[in-house]
Parts: sequence; C-alpha cells; structure tokens
Amino acid sequence: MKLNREAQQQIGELARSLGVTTRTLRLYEQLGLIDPPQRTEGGIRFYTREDIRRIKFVLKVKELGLSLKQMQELAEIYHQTKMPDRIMPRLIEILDGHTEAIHRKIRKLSSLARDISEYRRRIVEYYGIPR
Amino acid sequence: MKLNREAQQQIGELARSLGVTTRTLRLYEQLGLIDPPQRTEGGIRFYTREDIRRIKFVLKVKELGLSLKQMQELAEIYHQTKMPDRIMPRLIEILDGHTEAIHRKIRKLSSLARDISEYRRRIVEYYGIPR
DNA sequence: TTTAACATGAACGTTGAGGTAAAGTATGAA
DNA sequence: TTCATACTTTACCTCAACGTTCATGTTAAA
Repeated sequence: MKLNREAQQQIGELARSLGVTTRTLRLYEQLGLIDPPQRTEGGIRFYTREDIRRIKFVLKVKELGLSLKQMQELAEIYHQTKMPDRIMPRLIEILDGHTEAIHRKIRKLSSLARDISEYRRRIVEYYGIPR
Repeated sequence: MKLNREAQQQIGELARSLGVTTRTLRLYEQLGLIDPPQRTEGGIRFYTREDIRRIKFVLKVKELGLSLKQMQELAEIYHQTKMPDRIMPRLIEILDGHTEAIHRKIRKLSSLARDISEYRRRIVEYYGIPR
C-alpha cells in the first residue's frame, strides 16, 4: 500500500523527526498514551497529522517531567470523555502537584549544598586549604 | 556478651529507630558506606553512638539525592582522610564537584518549574480554569 | 529453656523508561 | 523478481536501591 507522503509517515521516519526511537512510539501506543494509528494491509503503522499532533502533546508533557503513569491517567480520562475540558483541570492539578514536588526537591538540594559548603568550610579551616 | 544498653544498639532496634530495614544497614556496610560495627563474640553487630552518627549522616545525604555510588566515592575519600594533608584537597574538590552538580540540578528543576507554570498559564487562559 | 532476634548468602522481584536482539514480513526501487 | 531496507512482534536486558523470601544456623535475654 502506498502512503500519502504529504500527510502520513511510518514509524521510523516519524521517530527520527521527533527525536525518539520507534520503541518509544510503540511503547506509548501499548500503554494507551496514544491512539493506535492506521495500518497498511501488511500491518505497517502510518501516522496522520492528527496522530502526530497527539504524540507531540504527549512528548511535551513528558518533557515537563510527568511520568508515564500520570500520562496514562490523563489518557484514560481523555478516552472516557473525549473532551479536553475534562482533561485540562486534571492536567492542571497534576502539574501543580508536580511543581510542588519540584520545589520540595529544590529546597532539599539547597539545604544539602549548604551542608556541604559548611562541611567544606570546616575542613578548610582545619587544614588550611585554600579555595 | 552483654550490650551496654545506654550507648549501643543492635541492628533491628537501630533500623527501626532510623526508619530503614536491617537489609539497608547491612547493604551500606557491605558497600563500605559505613564502617563495620563491633560485634559480640557471637557475631552480633552492635553500634556505638558514633556509628549511629555516621549512619544518620549517610541517610541524610542519601535523602538529599546523592547516589550510593557517589557516597561510596565520598566514603573512600573519607577513609583515606587518615592521612590528612595529602587527601584533603581532593576531598575538597569532590565536595565542590558535588555542590556544583547540585546547583546544576537546581537550575534544571527551576527551569522546569517555570516551564510548567508557563504551560499551566496557557492552559488556564485557553480553557478558563480558575485558581 | 524457650523464643525473638540475629547471622550469612543466594536469588528473585520491583519500578521506570525504554534498549536491544531475534526472527519473520512488507515495501519499493532497480 | 530480487534485494535492501524498514517494518512487525515477542521477549529478555538494563540500572538503582533496595524488598522479600528461602534456607539454615547461632546468639542472647528472660
């Protein structure tokens, strides 16, 4: 079967253009993060522009640090409702939670940096090693 | 052999009081993160206050995000510290390296937090979700 | 003496996000 | 038609930091 080269891509090309591997795309499909694309009669996946838009959304959200599990939750909501208005509040919630977690992490790391620098200072004081 | 109940604990009690398992303590010992504690003649570990101090330090550092591998490196240096003047500059270097890594991590997380809040803002703008 | 707690050591399980290999099929260009 | 690629699925591998269980044996405290 012929692919309409303008609108549709198969997995390898798409993966390259997105900077991921085919494994990733298949995994996401398997986890239900993205809809299964159409196939040729021979079973080859081909992705429409709409598919690609969805995948980009998933990648974007992942880049923000959400886990696949969290994204599965979003996908589930999406499939139940098909309404973005339903998803978005939940996405907001998740993002907010995530942001909070990040800030907690930052606070911890800052405290660690302070501890280390304090430890360092004491060593230097004691052994007189310069900075 | 009798334990001095005031100062020394054996592994189970200590683990409980620290909120870890005995497995963790034995593992850390095996990895060289903490010094092997004294044993009774029968082979039972008992930990002095100093041992416990060390363990708490390790747990704190771990909690703040250093890997066991990184801590092994530090522990190695720490043990070499017995010949101070030679090794201290190296310890300082390593601490500085860790500190830098921490700051890099912090910067990454901060930028991530900004991205998220920006993304969130756009969603809210678009879908009009309050808060 | 009994019983809880300890010891060693092996070895498999878990989680997250894929990597990699094997073995077979489809596609498309020459 | 043949050949080189690209594709398909299945299934095992990786890393970290332990958890868990098994198996078996020893010690210490009441």
